[in-house]
Amino acid sequence: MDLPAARPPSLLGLSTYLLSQTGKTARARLAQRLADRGLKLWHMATLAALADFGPHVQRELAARLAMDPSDVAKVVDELAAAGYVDRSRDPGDRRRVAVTLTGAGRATLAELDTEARQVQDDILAPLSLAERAQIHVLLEKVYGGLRRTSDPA
Amino acid sequence: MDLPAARPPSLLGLSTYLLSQTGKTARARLAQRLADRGLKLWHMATLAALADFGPHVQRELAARLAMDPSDVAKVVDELAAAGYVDRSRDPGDRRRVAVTLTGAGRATLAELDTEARQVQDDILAPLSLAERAQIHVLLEKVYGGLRRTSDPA
DNA sequence: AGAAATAGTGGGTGCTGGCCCACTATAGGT
DNA sequence: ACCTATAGTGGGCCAGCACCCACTATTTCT
Repeated sequence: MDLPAARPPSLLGLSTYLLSQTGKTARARLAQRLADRGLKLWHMATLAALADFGPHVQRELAARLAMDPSDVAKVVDELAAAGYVDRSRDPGDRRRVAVTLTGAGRATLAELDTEARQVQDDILAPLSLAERAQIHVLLEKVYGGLRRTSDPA
Repeated sequence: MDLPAARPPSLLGLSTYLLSQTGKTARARLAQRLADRGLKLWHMATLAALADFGPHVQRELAARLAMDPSDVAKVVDELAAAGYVDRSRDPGDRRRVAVTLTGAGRATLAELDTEARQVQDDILAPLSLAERAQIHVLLEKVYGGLRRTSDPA
């Protein structure tokens, strides 16, 4: 019987509060699904980067995904153990390790993408198709502007 | 010279990814500002609840903000130490502790709200006023639908 | 050749947020 | 009076995440 207990309107009036809450929920739900396969969000992001841009040297992955090189090593290690990526020393520069997506990796990524879309459908359920398209465009704009103030990277 | 290094389109195509990233950034930026005053997001949320709905017993705060009663105790304790709230035993039921916003608390909340709006203006800078109104409505719908699947509370 | 830079690892640390338990004080039921 | 339930509190735990350092292997610079 515990009524949902209305949240403070002062907060609900802030778009950023809604943004924060919905984003957090979305991430948590996807993370949950990935966890069921023993994966984390970084694994998916890494696979996505490899699928979209082809083989990377680890440094490139770190730069592209804005993650610590040391963490990239760990993630790639796990992906390799699962057979989703191959690691091979660059013959030209033997310090470098080229990371390539395997067939299994590509297949798994496709599945993960499906899961992600399911989560998304679930989250965006209250919106019509037109509205979903609308919010996507708006979010793209906002996202595109993120690297400005307070984040002078 | 490090180019922003484009993120994987597979991810950027997911509204939930954008939602997650923008929400995370928004939260982080506000948290930063609050930290400058020695406060956390929960402090602001608590003050907001008190301002919007009047005095609460701690249990009510916990229910309303969906936080652990134990954490409420800590947050209220800190707010009381800062003089933002008063705590008083309910004479009718001396187990209960009524929490009331003080003048200082109300004033501080107003300042925090201003900060939050600044962060929001910053985050939503790429959007026109009309678009900001639009995204707010859409986010309200999405937020309103959150407590459904995968969250059968 | 020697020095300095770079790629990758392994092993940590610190912060956070959410959560849970044990305990006290008080109240309510019978 | 006794038993149970409830409010608050203090302590601590765990998971996730970001970050950083030390070290090796290798390459590049001079």
